[in-house]
Amino acid sequence: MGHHYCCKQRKVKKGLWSPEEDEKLIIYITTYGHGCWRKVPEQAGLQRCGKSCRLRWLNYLRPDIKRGGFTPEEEKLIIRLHGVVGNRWAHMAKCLPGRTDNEIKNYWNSWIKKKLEKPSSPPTTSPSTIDHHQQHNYQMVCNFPNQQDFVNRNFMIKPRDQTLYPSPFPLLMFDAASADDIQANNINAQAAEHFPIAASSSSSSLSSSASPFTNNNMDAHSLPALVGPAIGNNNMVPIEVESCSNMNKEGEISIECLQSSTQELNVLVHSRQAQHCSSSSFHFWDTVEGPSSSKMSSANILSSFPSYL
DNA sequence: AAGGTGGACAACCGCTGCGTG
DNA sequence: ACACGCAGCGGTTGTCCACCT
Repeated sequence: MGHHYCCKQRKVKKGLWSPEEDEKLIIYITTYGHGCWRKVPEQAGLQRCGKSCRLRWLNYLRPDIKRGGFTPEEEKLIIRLHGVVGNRWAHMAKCLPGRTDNEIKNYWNSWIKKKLEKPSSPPTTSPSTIDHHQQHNYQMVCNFPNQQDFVNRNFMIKPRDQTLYPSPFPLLMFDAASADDIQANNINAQAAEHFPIAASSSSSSLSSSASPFTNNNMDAHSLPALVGPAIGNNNMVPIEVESCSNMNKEGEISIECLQSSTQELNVLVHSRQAQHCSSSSFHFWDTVEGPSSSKMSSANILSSFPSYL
């Protein structure tokens, strides 16, 4: 496709946008709305492709665009989200109000470049390993019947989907116990004594007002919305392990930190299993094998972290 | 001061999925 | 069921600019 059919019919300008072009586009869209993008350049008096107008508006001219560098909180969120959804920049952008997919993508690519230059960076894994890993992440989401169709439509792994790193942040865990399970709530309360639980901790990046899981701006096609309603029912609670809540100044989480988190999670899971006997209801992004996950053993849990640990 | 280099950002290209006739 | 128009997405490329030698 490349240039749109509409652009083949007339001469279109390429390259950087001039201030005059920006002004024309802003005036037109704020006055009339974009409607059909194909008609925008013609009606706005621009010699641009409609697609180019759309991109310019969405990525640069939109009034709600947040300019400037990423905050540490945003960086942290991007890293976590990338561990969950991979290179789904648009999904990530929905969790970061004011940020565009293009911006996040550029930021991530720059970040990767930096990391690749560092010999201490975690080793990369083969594409097959990565695909397997991501497949697990999405299969975990499939574990919830109401979301099955959604996941099939939006999150099936495509062959071209790859992440450069294995997810170094598999630290999202959900308690899928029944909402009316009082005992489970008690256990959550106990766990809260030892771990920050997003649903009840104001310090957690995942539970703050800016949390992607509680963000009202999220639409029905974004991953975190899958989790939100369940959190609201107190039957699926994202748990953030405190020992990895802080990264160093370069945005890295150390191996030691991940190891520590693994231990913390295992303690919590074993505690949970001891109270629930054979029906553990913890689900990891990283390990759940689908609808039969209730059969998941602690061995599965213990192996749920990156192989380089 | 001039040229080279790399990072950050903007924009383009090509593909995919959805809605509609 | 199919083709077409369209929007959206992710990968890639181009451009600018600061920094270094």
